[in-house]
Amino acid sequence: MKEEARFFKILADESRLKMLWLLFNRRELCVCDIMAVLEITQSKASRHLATMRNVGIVTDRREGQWSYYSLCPVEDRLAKDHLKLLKTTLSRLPEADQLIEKLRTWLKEKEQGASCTPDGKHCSTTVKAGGMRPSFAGGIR
Amino acid sequence: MKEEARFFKILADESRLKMLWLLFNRRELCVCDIMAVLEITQSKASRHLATMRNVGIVTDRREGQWSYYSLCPVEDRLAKDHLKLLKTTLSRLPEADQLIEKLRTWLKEKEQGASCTPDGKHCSTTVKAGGMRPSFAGGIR
DNA sequence: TGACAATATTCGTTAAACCGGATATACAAA
DNA sequence: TTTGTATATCCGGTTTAACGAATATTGTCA
Repeated sequence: MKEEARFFKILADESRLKMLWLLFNRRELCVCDIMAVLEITQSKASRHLATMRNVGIVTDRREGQWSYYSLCPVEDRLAKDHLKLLKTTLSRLPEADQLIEKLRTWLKEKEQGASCTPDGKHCSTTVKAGGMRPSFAGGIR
Repeated sequence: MKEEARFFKILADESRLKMLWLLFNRRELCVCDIMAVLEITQSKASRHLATMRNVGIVTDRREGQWSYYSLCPVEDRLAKDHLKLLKTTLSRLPEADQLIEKLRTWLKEKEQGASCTPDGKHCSTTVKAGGMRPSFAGGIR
């Protein structure tokens, strides 16, 4: 049952759960998106994603300077069943809606030229004069 | 999702998974049983059980010198659904059968007077002359 | 080519998990 | 009361996980 314990270890981290939740809701996201929505550092985002990739839960696809991550077409029974259940479990949380809302807002901003900063906060670079973004404060909870 | 991460942390340990599996199959077990079947130290068994008790997955019942542990009549949705799925997941492992077999053997021995030793190995104390127990070697895997 | 943006990885530190051995406690029976 | 058994808890020690900051890598664009 070592294998199984190792799988649950992946789920035993709040940031990783949030990432999975985002990926349950969008087919693909780049590291940059995840940093922005979860308000975490770049190294943290990248590291957690790598962890999940190494275990076969997500894959990445390189396109230019971006790495797009998405859920793996799941192989084994354990992961498949538990991830499916996880999805519905998470969907019941109020927090879940807020995250998705935040994701939506971010993606819209990004389309309008926002970009990431190394510390996970974000700011419009190209559209400096274009316009103040909608207020985007407030922690996760 | 902090709460949820904390729950999965409980499942992220091989020993605890094995304990849960045993408890899925017997309504009650005492610490002593778990030590013997999993071949772990007393403090390890007791500690892990306490961990699970503190999180509300198992309860204990004191009877004389024994502490009997059993699964909690589960409260919240997360735990309920995932534990149910976990049960069927584990049941598919070859390892699972072996553990149950081992449990059966141990309980039989115990009935005949075997008792625990501090290091998780066991030996007949009262029935010193009574008889060699059926060979009981071989690791988990 | 050089400057910059997105991402990965390394490094050193901090925190958490896990462990065995040694007590401590509680109970039972002699 | 003494002895022994079952369990809980404490006490270091070791291992593993997580983190931010810094650096390396890779690709883009001027």
